[in-house]
This record gives sequence, structure tokens and C-alpha cells, in this order.
Amino acid sequence: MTADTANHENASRDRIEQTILSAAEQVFSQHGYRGASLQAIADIAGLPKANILYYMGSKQLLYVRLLNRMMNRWNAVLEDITPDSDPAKVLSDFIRTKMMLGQRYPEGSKLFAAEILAGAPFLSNYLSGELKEWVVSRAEIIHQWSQLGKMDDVDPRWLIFLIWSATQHYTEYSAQVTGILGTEVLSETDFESICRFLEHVILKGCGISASHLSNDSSV
Amino acid sequence: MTADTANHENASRDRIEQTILSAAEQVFSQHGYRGASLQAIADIAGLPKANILYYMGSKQLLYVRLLNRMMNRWNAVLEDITPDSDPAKVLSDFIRTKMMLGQRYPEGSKLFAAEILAGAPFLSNYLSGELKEWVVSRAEIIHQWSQLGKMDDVDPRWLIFLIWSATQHYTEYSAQVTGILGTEVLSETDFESICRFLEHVILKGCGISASHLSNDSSV
DNA sequence: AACAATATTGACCGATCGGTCAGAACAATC
DNA sequence: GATTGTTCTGACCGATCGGTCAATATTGTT
Repeated sequence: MTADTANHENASRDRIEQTILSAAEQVFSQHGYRGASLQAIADIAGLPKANILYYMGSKQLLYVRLLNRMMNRWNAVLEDITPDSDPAKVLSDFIRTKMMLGQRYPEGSKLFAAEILAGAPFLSNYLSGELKEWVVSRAEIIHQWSQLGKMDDVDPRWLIFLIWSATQHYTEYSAQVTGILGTEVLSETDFESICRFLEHVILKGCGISASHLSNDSSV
Repeated sequence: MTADTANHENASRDRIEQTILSAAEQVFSQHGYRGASLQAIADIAGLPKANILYYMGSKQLLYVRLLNRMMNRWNAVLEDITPDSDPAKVLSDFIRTKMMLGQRYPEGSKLFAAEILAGAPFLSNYLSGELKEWVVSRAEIIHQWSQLGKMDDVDPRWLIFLIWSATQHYTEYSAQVTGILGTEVLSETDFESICRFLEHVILKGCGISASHLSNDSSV
């Protein structure tokens, strides 16, 4: 054990761990915690099963590590809004950011969805703690927007849930969406069309004038 | 084997099968196909595992039977709309019906969601067949509403997906919703508030005047 | 009562599950 | 080149997986 055990920079170990995490994300996102097997993860990673456990300790440690990695990616969203912010800009940014996060981390998003479907056994503290506080604080600011006459007096919690669900749908239900559209993946054109549609409907539906959007003629 | 094998009315058998289906719906909806075990289903049903297989044949047959049962519950939604229909009434009915279906069959809805998350291995034909045709035909009618000036010229497919996702969210993400709200279940007041919110935002967002809604002051 | 059909279930099967461990292989230091 | 610490992995463990089956219990018919 060298002196810099904690902060040593072992590139080989990091690369292997990333390989395992990526493989595990695929399997967990498709089959959930119970349905995933370490053997399947090992096969995708191209490593013997014992090697997975050598690096990750246990199935559960690997799983919660993936959950934490995904939650960290969601930070910094809607973090710096104030009552003075422009609802049109904030909400359309929110919509686009969430859509892009889903496109960027589809497996991570599905992993999170599967965890919630299972009743969130590993995330109940997070949901009723950090995330609840995040929603409550954002909701207060949105409510102030309403009182300032910037938008309709809608319940901010339902608005947040609406944007979450509408954007997540295209990653977590990608199998349904592509099956119905008849394409393998969502095209860039469709992606842009969906973003414009959501911005149009949600902003207009909340009585927000699209101040900074000049080209909203075609949705 | 009696003469009326196909249409005999064995109440005992029906009751047992319903017990098994109900127990299986719980387990499959939480853990997906792979993660569910026949032993867990048997324990909830209060029957020995061999009895489950005697009635259902196999794990896969039991699973597809649950999928079919759930899909049948979704029929008759938006079936009788025409270009002459009132978009406000049709869409608000659509929203409320989907919200109620999610509340009525939470396990079935989650089962469906888990199947989609896994890549829809048992439903790909249904998605690209029946369901695709359903969406295309409904989209055509909605598009005609736009051309008749009844609503904005939005892409009907994204509108359908929006209503699906926004309503499903409260059943499939119930663990997240209740964790954030701090309540165990969704109250009747919240349910009504959500319905009104979605009607308000989606109808207004699509440029539909709420003709038959007299009390939309508080959303 | 006798017989046939159906329902029930404990015992068992090979396969796979998550996890352990001893030892081989490898790398770094002296 | 010997020593030491780390990485790697085949073999193995008890438990559980979906599924089979023979034996038993129950029910229905005559």
C-alpha cells in the first residue's frame, strides 16, 4: 500500500471500472436490480465474473454506485433561478436540458426509472430528502412568478412533474416511441420538433409569452 | 373431458386464476419479467409453486396473459372521435380517462412500463402494428382539427405522447411522486388538481378554447 | 360403491444465482 | 534475482431459478 492510496492515478483501474459501469448500466437498465445478473454484466464487459466482484465488491455496491453517478449528472439543473428570472427562458432551457440528458444518458435514465418502478428501495431517502427539497424550493420560485403576473397560477409541482414526464418519455419509452414512429432511433429532426412542441404547449399553456423565441411559427 | 370444455363455467378455477394473476401482476410490475420469480408469486397467492405452473403453464405464458389483459383494458379509448368532435371535450376526456386507468390498474400500468423499459421483447409486434395504426389514425383526426382552425397546428403524435407520459407519470413514478409530496398515496384532492392542471395547460397550450369547462379558474 | 377426471403438491432436476477463495500471473521495489 | 503487493480467474459454495413428475387427494358421474 503506497502513500497515495486514496488519490493515486491508476489509469488502468479507472478504465476497467468504467467498462464495468457501462456494461452494468446496460443490464440494470433493461432488467432492473433483481433481473440483472453479474454474469451478463461480465459477458458484456468481456471480463470473468469474479473480476466484476473484485472491482465492485458486490452487486448492490455496483448498483448504488450507478445510481449515484446518474444522480450527479442531474445536478446543476434549474439551480440558479430567481424570482427575477424570465420564465420563458428558464422553462424552455429546462425542457431542452432534460431532453438532452435523456438522449445523452439513456441507460442511466432507464436505470433510474426501473428503480422507481420497483418502489425506489435504494432511493427513498433521496426522494423524500434532497429531491423533495429541490422541488419545494423550485416550486416556491415558480409560485412567485405567478404572483408577479409572469404566468398563470398553476401548481408548480404539477408543472415540474409534467416537464419531467414529457421529456423522460422519449428515453424510457424509446422502445414504444420508435415502434410507433417506425424508426430505429429518434432523428435529429424529430428531436428538435419535440422540443419546439413541448416549449410551445407548456409555455403557452402556462400563460407565458415566449419573449426570446422568435421562430415558433412551426411546431 | 366433457363436451363444454371450452365454455364451461368453473367458478373455483376462475377464482384461483384471478388470485394468481393478481399476485403475478404485483411481482412482475415491481421486478420485471426476469426479476420476478414464480416462488414470490406463489407466496403472495398463498399457493405452492407447482400449482402456479399447473394453472398457467409457464412463466412466459403467465406473463403474456397479463400483458394481454392489461392491453384489453386500454381499448375503447379515443375510439369514436371524428373531425367533427370537440377537441376540448375529447382531449379532456382523454386526459381524465388515462389518469383514471392508471389509478385503477397501477400494477398493470407498471407491468407495461417495465416491459417497455426492457425493450418490449414481447410487445414489439403490438407496438409497431395495432398501436401504431391507432396512433396514426388518431393523429389524422387531430390534424384535421388543426386544419379546421379548432386548434394550433401541433404535431399530433407529440401531443398523444405528451398526454400518455403526463398521465402515466403518476402511476409509474408513484414512488417518486409520493416521496416528494410526503404522502403515502395520492389524495382525491391532488388527483382532481392534477387533472385540472393538465387540462388547463394542454388545452390552452394547443390553442383550444375550453368550451365546456365552466370552472377553470383555479388550476 | 365404483370408476374416471381433475386438482394438488412434495420431491426432485439441471441451470444459474451472488459470492468466496486459493493460487497463478503480473508489476514494482530493493 | 529475490521479495512484496496487486491483479486476475478457475473452481467451488449454498441458495434459488423455472420446470417436471409421480403420487395423492378431491370431485363428478353413473
